[in-house]
Amino acid sequence: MTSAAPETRPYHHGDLSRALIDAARRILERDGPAALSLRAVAREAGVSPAAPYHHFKDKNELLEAVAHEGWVALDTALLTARASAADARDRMTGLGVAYVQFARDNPALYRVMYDRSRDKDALPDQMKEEGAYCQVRNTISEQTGGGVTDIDLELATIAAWCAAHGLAEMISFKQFAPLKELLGGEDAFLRAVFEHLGMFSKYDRG
Amino acid sequence: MTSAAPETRPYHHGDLSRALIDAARRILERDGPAALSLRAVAREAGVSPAAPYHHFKDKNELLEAVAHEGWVALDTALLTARASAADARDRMTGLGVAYVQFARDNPALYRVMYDRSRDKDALPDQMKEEGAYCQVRNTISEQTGGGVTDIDLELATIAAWCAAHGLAEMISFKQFAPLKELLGGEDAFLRAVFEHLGMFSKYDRG
DNA sequence: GCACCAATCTAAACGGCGTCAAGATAATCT
DNA sequence: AGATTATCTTGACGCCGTTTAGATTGGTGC
Repeated sequence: MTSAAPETRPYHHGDLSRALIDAARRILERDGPAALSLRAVAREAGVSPAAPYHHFKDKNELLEAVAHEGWVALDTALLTARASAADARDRMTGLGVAYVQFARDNPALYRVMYDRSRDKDALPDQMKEEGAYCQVRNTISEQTGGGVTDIDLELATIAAWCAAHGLAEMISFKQFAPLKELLGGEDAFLRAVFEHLGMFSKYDRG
Repeated sequence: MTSAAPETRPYHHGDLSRALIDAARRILERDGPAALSLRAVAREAGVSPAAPYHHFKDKNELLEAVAHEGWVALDTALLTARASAADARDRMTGLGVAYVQFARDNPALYRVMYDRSRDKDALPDQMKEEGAYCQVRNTISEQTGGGVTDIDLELATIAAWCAAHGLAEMISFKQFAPLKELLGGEDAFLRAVFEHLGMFSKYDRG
């Protein structure tokens, strides 16, 4: 035996960790988060169900690697949005729109990213140097010209993050479809929602 | 056989649907969402693994029933918050705080509630009469004295909902612990974040 | 009071899952 | 070269959701 074409993959894969992460992302996009089992990933990569355990401690660790790549991709998306903001008048909203668009374009990946965060009760990746969280804080700092206390800066960053995440999770809800159409598309809807975010401070203490 | 104590539960349960939902909520609170398997629910209720299928089409339908009760509980929590708001100056923020507190006090239940919504891409329950969504909209309407267009009212409601949901999902993240302490507790932290929600419209077009 | 029917529950099985232990294979080091 | 180590497979375990077939019961019509 062991005949057939010489095309039989070698016993050792070469870079299975990489291949597994890619396979996972492929399954996520193609079949959604529910189909993302460790066995399915191994199948997709063409190895046995136990093979991944030589590269990841368990399923969770593989998902964390996938989530990490997701956060990196979000970082670059936000960097691009900041760079391409025409004038300074639209930096924050542009950033928020870019964030939600990323979630809308990568729904399964975004879900994995946040599921991992919830399980750990933390946002490790995006606190880094050029992490998404720091990018939001830096943008606010730029927009205010530094004229804001550290505490207010942190609170505004958190507020922005919460609003963007909340919108990211609901942007695809069917109930909003008519309103989106009324406003002339999803992007216009996004900007409109961001503009109304002040309602707590605006409508209270009246 | 068939002896022992007469305490043996009758073959027919009486109200198993109710018992299953209660068992599910008990497991959620005690062991978290990851432990919520249909078999575990049946075990907790003292019946065989197949018994639930005479009352729910599948696991999803049981979870939906649990989620529904969660939304009802949230509705009453928000109703209470609105009723007990001392002065009119704090209605919206009070509502937001109550929302996030509910999520913080029932984290596993809140997760089930939103997981079901995400799978259906819709928020069915809370759109009803006294549903949470309508309560937010009505409160905004009250606070503005009706001096706002229908579209703006809807957009403000969505914005409020997104912000509250985003904050609800992150309120327990460890990164915020120092800031919470600095501000004198979680409630103060919550109010402070809500006050900063206007950053998109405030810091842009400057 | 009783036969029947429908509702309800159990027992047993299926395939799929995450994970682990043992053994096969191949690359690397000496 | 031989030995060591990393990598992959096979096969198994217990748990999961779900289905099928059969047991048990409550209710209805006579």
